[in-house]
Amino acid sequence: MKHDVSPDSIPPRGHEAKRASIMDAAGEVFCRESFAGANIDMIAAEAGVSRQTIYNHHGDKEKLFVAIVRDLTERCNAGIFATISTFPDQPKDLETDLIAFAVRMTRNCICNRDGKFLRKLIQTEGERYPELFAEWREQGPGRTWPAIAARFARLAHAGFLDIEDPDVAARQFLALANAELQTTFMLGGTPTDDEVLQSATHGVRTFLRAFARRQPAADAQKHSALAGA
Amino acid sequence: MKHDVSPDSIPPRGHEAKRASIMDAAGEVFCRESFAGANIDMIAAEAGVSRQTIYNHHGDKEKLFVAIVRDLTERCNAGIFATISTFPDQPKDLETDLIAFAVRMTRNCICNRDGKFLRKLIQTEGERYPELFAEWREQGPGRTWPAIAARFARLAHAGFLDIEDPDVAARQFLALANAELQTTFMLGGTPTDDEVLQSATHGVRTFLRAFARRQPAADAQKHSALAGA
DNA sequence: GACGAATTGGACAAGTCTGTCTAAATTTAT
DNA sequence: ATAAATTTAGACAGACTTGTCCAATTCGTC
Repeated sequence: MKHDVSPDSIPPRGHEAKRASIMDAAGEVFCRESFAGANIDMIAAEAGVSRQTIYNHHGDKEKLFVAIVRDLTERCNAGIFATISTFPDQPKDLETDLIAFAVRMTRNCICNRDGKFLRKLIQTEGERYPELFAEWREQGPGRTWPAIAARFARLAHAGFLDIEDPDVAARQFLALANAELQTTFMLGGTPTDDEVLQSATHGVRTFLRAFARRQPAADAQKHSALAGA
Repeated sequence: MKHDVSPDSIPPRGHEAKRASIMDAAGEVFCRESFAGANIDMIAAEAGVSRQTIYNHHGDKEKLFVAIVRDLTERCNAGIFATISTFPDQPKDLETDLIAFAVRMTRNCICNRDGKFLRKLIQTEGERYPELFAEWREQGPGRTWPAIAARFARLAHAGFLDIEDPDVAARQFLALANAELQTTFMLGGTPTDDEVLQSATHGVRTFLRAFARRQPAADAQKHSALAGA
């Protein structure tokens, strides 16, 4: 710890590896056992680390828990924004492209490890840490929903959809895409690829029955040509 | 405990009162603290009962927990079926009646005490008691979804809706009705009446944009006239 | 190879919790 | 009013956790 490229106080490499391994294991265990049910020895064992190391890194159980939630929120946000960036702004086939997007959203942001863990921790401990989860609400949904809504607004503006309120439409889009997966999510399960595709397909079809341009061909072509230019 | 109208072994009245009071308190505490975080003294205090009485009634903490989940499942089912029975089979105004139904469903089955508690317990402890929650899945969603789907099927058959798959439509209906309440539910909160109405209104409008009869007037009138006869 | 920082394992006190046991008090039905 | 059943408060052992302390060891770097 003499001089380092980074600002200061960034300990050696192995240190970071331990830290990551602790975060991984702690997420897993907190999620599986809930905060009260988790114990530090379990986490230490699962991380392949001694109990003392956890205390060295994080101070106490509660601070560790808070660190996990912040970390998961950040990582999930990154995943969500990455997925949003694949939104079909200039769809070749609107239904196909929206289904594919819905599947990506579900698989990469909701079913994946981080998404599943964060969701569970929020549901389980949300009421016990109001400030922490208020922070999550701002950083997470508070930033991602507007981003998704903006994409739908653009798609509507480009003439592909007939939407009044993009915020409502965005929420309804994802609600529809996951409509058939609710029970599975509730129990902490992970739906199969097939179930995800099914739900997304049905959801997007209904979404388009509601919001596709009534007289699509002419107008949509014109607008999409303009957008492409 | 000599002879009683009921089969046998049904202890005195006060006994049942204690039992109910224990169930109430235990639901509250398990839900608030999670299984591991709850402790029997807390439940005893909240129930206004001595710790020993709880052990007399339920044997141990785990048996008590199982009893709570079974009880909540039953009560929720009752509420859901009661609400389903108010489904608008012969709607005067389809949109208005479906919105009112969606609001009833959300308020009486999802936001109420039992619904909130059961949902939280399933989310929190579902993975730890696979058999118990498999049972819930059969008794709960396994019976209520078909019942709701059947109502939509009738409504479609009567000419009010244009639905291919009533099961999918039923799930989408409720997903849409609650689309804007997801974040609140996640954090264990209870939405205001206004939020419920908003979400239901938007949801039902989208639902009807997707599934209302394209050429409504003529056919729907004919069918509804037949249904009314 | 030598130095300093980080990690380890194990012991430890203090606290909590479950589930049992008791004797006394209270309730309920006859 | 009396007898049986139930509830109560409190004490209790056994188990488990958290968070601290420390000496020995390992790791990463120069």
